[in-house]
Amino acid sequence: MDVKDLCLGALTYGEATGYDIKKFFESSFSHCFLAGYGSIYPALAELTAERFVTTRTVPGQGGPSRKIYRLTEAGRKVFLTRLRETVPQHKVKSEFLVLMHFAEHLPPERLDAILDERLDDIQRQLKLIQAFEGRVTDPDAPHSPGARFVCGFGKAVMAAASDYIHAHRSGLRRPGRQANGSKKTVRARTKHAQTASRNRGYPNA
Amino acid sequence: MDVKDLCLGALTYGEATGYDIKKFFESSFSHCFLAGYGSIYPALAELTAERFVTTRTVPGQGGPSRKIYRLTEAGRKVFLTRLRETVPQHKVKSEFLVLMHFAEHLPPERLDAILDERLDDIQRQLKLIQAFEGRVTDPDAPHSPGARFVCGFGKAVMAAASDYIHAHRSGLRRPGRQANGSKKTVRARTKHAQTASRNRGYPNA
DNA sequence: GCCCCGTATATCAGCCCGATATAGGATGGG
DNA sequence: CCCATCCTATATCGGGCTGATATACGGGGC
Repeated sequence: MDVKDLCLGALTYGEATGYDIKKFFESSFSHCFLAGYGSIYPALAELTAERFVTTRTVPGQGGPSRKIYRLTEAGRKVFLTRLRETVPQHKVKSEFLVLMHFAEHLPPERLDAILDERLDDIQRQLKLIQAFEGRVTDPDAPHSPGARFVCGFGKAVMAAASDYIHAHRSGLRRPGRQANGSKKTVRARTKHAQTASRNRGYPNA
Repeated sequence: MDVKDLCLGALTYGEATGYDIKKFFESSFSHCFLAGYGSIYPALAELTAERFVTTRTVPGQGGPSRKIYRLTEAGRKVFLTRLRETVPQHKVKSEFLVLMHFAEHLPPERLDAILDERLDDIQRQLKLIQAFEGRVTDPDAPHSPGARFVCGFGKAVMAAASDYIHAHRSGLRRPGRQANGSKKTVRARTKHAQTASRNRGYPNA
């Protein structure tokens, strides 16, 4: 699954410009998938060349001109095929958690700031999801069970993250160990890790 | 924060080969950060050129030769600086959730298989974390509060995901709506989206 | 008048992912 | 005894994505 597939997916809901598609990603996939213009425009160009979408340009009436993309029947078919064939992955890439892993190397006030930032971000994302859920302008096209499932999933996971941070942030303020000069501690650990490495252990063993 | 920084971080625990570093990522960061050889080896080469690590080659005694990397003092310093300067991001890229969003387009048995796979994967990751937590070969170097925090975070979030899937998977089996021939429904939705698009709404509005 | 923001399209360098190649030793089944 | 498979270990490459940047028009605030 790549950005091309995502664009096809967005276009199953109707015509849209590249700009619209990005907005759609931000509104409904912000917590689980994002794509920038650098991916979207080339994807749409390829899809056009492959005849999976058609495009027409509308001169800007109060704004720049719009290039409106529309799914073809062939496009709808490949999308469904791709959906069925995709081996779904689920990846998290969190510099936040890496920083937390090395928390003892951070100044306490910076640590606090990072945790507060993360909590704010979670709240922001939760609000985005709620905004998406609340937007039902068309009584004939309410959210699909799939969309509801994804929203609920995001809310559940982020609530768990938020709760965990609130419950355990105090534990990050280095208890025990490393009571005296830090250099000695670091050296001792390094020496030990060397031995472990020789014995085919992992660097942190 | 890039793979270079991650390698520096791994090397704060002692000497290691590129292979060791990947194993370290898999053992302690698997649920929040991963890097392949295609990132690690070039990163180590650059770090060597920048004098942030030194390297020595040990001819293979029962195996291929090993190139062992070691952090220099300059390397330790840049790592700490980078830690303090990093603006932490937390990104999820889930093809799984995208598929769930479009669940109504999937055959029911495929949907079930995907959900089961996801649950299995979560269990596998939980076991990995527990294995990492349980590995305390060195009584002088127990896991840091940071490492414990990250493990707990992973467990909390994945438990929430697992619970959510168990509780809501039945809701994905298309209730109401789309009772008759599918084509008509699709066309109706498409037409509506066109109108919405003209009014600067999102494609799914 | 000016600046900033929102809409809209587009490109580019740099980084990362996944696949692939190579190679020796251990392990184990037929 | 041999072959297949796996683990250790290093390294490269193409394709894809991210984030930054450029361009341009219109509206609103000051």
